[in-house]
Amino acid sequence: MVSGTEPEEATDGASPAERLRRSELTDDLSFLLARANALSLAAANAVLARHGLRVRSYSVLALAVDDTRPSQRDLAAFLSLDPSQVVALVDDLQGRGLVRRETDPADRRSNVVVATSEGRDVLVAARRDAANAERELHRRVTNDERDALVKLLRLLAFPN
Amino acid sequence: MVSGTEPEEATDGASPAERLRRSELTDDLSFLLARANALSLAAANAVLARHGLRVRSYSVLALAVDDTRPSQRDLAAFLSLDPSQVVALVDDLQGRGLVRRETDPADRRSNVVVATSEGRDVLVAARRDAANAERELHRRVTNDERDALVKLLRLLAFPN
DNA sequence: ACACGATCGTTGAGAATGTCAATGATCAAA
DNA sequence: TTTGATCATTGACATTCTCAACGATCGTGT
Repeated sequence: MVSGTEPEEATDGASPAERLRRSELTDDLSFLLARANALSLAAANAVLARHGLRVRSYSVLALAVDDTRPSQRDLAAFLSLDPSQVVALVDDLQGRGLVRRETDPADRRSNVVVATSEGRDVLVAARRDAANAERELHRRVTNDERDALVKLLRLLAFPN
Repeated sequence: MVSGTEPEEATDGASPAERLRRSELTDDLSFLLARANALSLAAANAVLARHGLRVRSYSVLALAVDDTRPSQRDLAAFLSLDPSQVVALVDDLQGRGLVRRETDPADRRSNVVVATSEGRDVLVAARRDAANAERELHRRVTNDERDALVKLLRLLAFPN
């Protein structure tokens, strides 16, 4: 019997993982998106943990840092979250002094989320680490490929 | 006061959503991946519901249809799921006669998941609908762009 | 033949997330 | 002013994630 546990290239002597990789699912854009996202998410969360952040809170903080002055509603829509989840995220960031709520003078129902200077500092450090980790994770991807990918993904992420 | 609720192109008369879209987050590969995936997942789940499937169960069924004969362990690893989640997924599919467990004669601990002929039929119908829905969702993406995207995403999804 | 540790599927518990309806405050328009 | 809509918030509930057990089975070494 052959039964090599690792390499074997006869009729179909591939590991189960390799055989699954040849499935038609692998041509499926949705599936690739899901799997790439899962890997990326796990890596990002691991890095951001050093700053007490997760991908969710990092995103909120990043949007609060720009002078965009988004309401919580805006954040929910943009991040595809339920408004109640944004409450928890902002509570957390505010509790750590990275962000504060300002009631919009133009509409006193809505809270504008703005970063504190501490929040800004945390964000730039986290952004640097996250960018490095991403480069490391995708080290087999050239810069040109990466740029093309970003451009194409924008089409999917923002289908006008 | 200007305060147009819709269009306004002066110094910065853009809607909050448009302003958020100019955030640096939009250059972030991880973020784009997450957002594109969220949209794709929602659309796919909506379509698959017609067949009593979700993206998860669809993936399991698709992998069971090939002659790959994956164990539940293989499925868990490939789909980035906990083995206990695979149990529930296979229970469901098996309960509806789309899939069955065969104990691997080479290792009687492990269950090989294989599709029934009903499962095969459901899958091809679901695959057709899902593919159409995806084309509709990404109608602004050309075929060339789509092919490039699939190729690039494979690099991220399978970083050898 | 036997004992050892590792692996597979399964179960269950507890945490984290997602989803949804209801509420008070505020707004915009009739 | 009244009516209906929108915002943030809360709480209930379902779904999902994560982990630690367990019995059955395997492979290895003795």
